[in-house]
Amino acid sequence: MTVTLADVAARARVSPATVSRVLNGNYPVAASTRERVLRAVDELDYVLNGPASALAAATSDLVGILVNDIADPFFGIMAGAAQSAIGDTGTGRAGGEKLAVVCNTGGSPERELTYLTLLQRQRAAAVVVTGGALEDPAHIAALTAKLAKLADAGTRVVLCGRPPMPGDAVTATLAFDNRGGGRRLTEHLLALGHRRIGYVAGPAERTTTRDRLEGHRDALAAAGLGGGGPEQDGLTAHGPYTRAAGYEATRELLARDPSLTAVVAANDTVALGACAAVREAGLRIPQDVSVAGFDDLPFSVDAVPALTTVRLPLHEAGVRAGRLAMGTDTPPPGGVETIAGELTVRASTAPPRA
Amino acid sequence: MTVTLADVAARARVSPATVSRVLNGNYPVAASTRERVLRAVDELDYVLNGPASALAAATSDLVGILVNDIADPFFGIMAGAAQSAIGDTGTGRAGGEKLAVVCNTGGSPERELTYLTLLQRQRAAAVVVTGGALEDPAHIAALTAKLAKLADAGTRVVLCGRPPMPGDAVTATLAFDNRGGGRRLTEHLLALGHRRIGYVAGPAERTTTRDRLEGHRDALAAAGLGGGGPEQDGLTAHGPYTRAAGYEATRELLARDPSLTAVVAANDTVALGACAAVREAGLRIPQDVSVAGFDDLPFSVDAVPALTTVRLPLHEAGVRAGRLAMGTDTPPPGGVETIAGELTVRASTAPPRA
DNA sequence: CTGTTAGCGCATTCAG
DNA sequence: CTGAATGCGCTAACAG
Repeated sequence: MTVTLADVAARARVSPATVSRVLNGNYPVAASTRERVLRAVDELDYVLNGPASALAAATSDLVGILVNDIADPFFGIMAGAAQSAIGDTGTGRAGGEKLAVVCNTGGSPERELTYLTLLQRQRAAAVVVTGGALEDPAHIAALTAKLAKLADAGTRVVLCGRPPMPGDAVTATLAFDNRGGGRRLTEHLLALGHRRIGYVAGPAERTTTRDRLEGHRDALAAAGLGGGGPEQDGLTAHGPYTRAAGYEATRELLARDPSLTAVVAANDTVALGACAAVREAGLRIPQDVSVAGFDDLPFSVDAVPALTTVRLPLHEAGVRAGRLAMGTDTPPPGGVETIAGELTVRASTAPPRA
Repeated sequence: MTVTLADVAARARVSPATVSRVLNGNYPVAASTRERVLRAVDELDYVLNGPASALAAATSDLVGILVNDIADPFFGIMAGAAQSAIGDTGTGRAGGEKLAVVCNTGGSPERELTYLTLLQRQRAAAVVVTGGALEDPAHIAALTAKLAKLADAGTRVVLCGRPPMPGDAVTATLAFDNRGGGRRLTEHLLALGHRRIGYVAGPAERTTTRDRLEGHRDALAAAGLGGGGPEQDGLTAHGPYTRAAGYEATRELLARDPSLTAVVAANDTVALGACAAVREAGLRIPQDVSVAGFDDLPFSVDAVPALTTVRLPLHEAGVRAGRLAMGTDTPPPGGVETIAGELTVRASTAPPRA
């Protein structure tokens, strides 16, 4: 029923070994022979048996891309870019084609580990882990151990948009400079004259959340503000990276301190919710309250008013991660590359009212 | 170096077959034996060899989910829902765990076929194809043939958000009623009193584009409008499903016919661009021009003004598709289930100026 | 309920 | 440059 490599060999009047060789293209084969084999492949409509091939070769052509939330364009853009960088390697024919697949962890550490195990089970050629990490020590330990095991088995491991990890399991790390970006964003607000700035942070325990918040506080401290210490000023609220969380948190912040003249959100999605809350309170953006986000997702330029934010080169980072995973790019010295965010000023921020 | 099933068997003092049985859980094994095996698995930190298992069983635990654009929440939401419906089947342990992966075709028919081949090569357990289809006959034929081959090999095929296909390869299809939704949306506009309605359509040759547009024309025709025939009225423009395309097309439509009082966009993303163009022309929404979208993506409620649109139950559809792919839901009679869209009226549409 | 026996389809040695 | 032989690690009958 199902045609095998042996069938192709028979039709092309060569040995199975030869067919294998032309299919994998990593061994000299006479041009005429190759022709004949390829023709037989087409005529028989033969498709290589991946599992058999992976078993014999002890490695598969699967590449896994882990994301925290597939419905979030932040991850979608990176994953799409990585996937195309990985998939576009083939010559059109199904030759050295890798199967780049994205796995959605939903931000759950257990699912992250589960997916990694599943990928390990498949003997994946590479794994790209995107997005911020949970800071829980137990999970970090488990994750480190799992990645080490993957690396041992020959799987390349690339981190994208995530801080470096201990151990030498990781092939390359592309880290976003969230702290620097957060600092520059708040410096911008301070330069405009804002002094009471609310901060809608992401979920606690996440590196992205902490780094951006620290950047914010760095700027505040450098300006001689931020007295009272972290969290105690009542100007910070935590919540998930969702529009709804941004809305709720901003409502609360506004209620707590009506003198707020600016709100910085953990990312653009959260900023959208913040905008809704500000507007609902009868305040205008940016005349009464400035609002800023982070990431510069595609919709941010269309927000009304257009969102001031920190642009992260998500597409470029994804492409680079994909290449690193393929082994076509060489890892940066030290294995870690830090990617800066670019302050992008638009209409949602302006000087506070006099 | 790498621990195999035989190692586990030796440590647990049972035969390899028994180990296989407790791991797959689809065969009676004495509780005490199972205990012993599981302990050995943990102690040895054993991970099943997927390829070997797939080779022997002639089927893998891979499930592919194809999407047109992974950076688009429309697909992200469906894919995420399907993936969780598929992944949440396990008991926590890595038992009958399926590996649900999403593949980004970028809307390219070649990549769609390539991914399907790759999935076929992996002997995927199931494939979920989401989103509208290209109407090119050659591609439809190729796709039909490929799906038939997958089905022959035992792969379950589910279509989600895509019209039914010829042949009996498809296990189940969940089709969105794009035509009905499009009709209701335009009926809403007509009821408000609009008569000159621009339509920013998606790319030609796509089922989603055509169905929504036909719905629009159905409504127009029922109201005795639409004279001059399709495309000839100068009120329709085509473009990709992007914000930029919506912006460009709307600018052109507005230039072509300044008497327009409403613009219907192919989807919410396009509607966002349309809003920008309307606003840039110095017109107010909805006082001067009403704007409507389709899909009801999360950001649509946050648009200013909030977008009138047709709500599609993307999450629910994704979950159902996932279950169908797993074989835990039974296919609808006839194999086809049509999912209706719900007209969702918000602030972006209002009666035209007198 | 458990052990034994055969392959699954392919990539590699190793010869020629 | 090509063919023959071996085994990758596991599941699936088949017996017990």
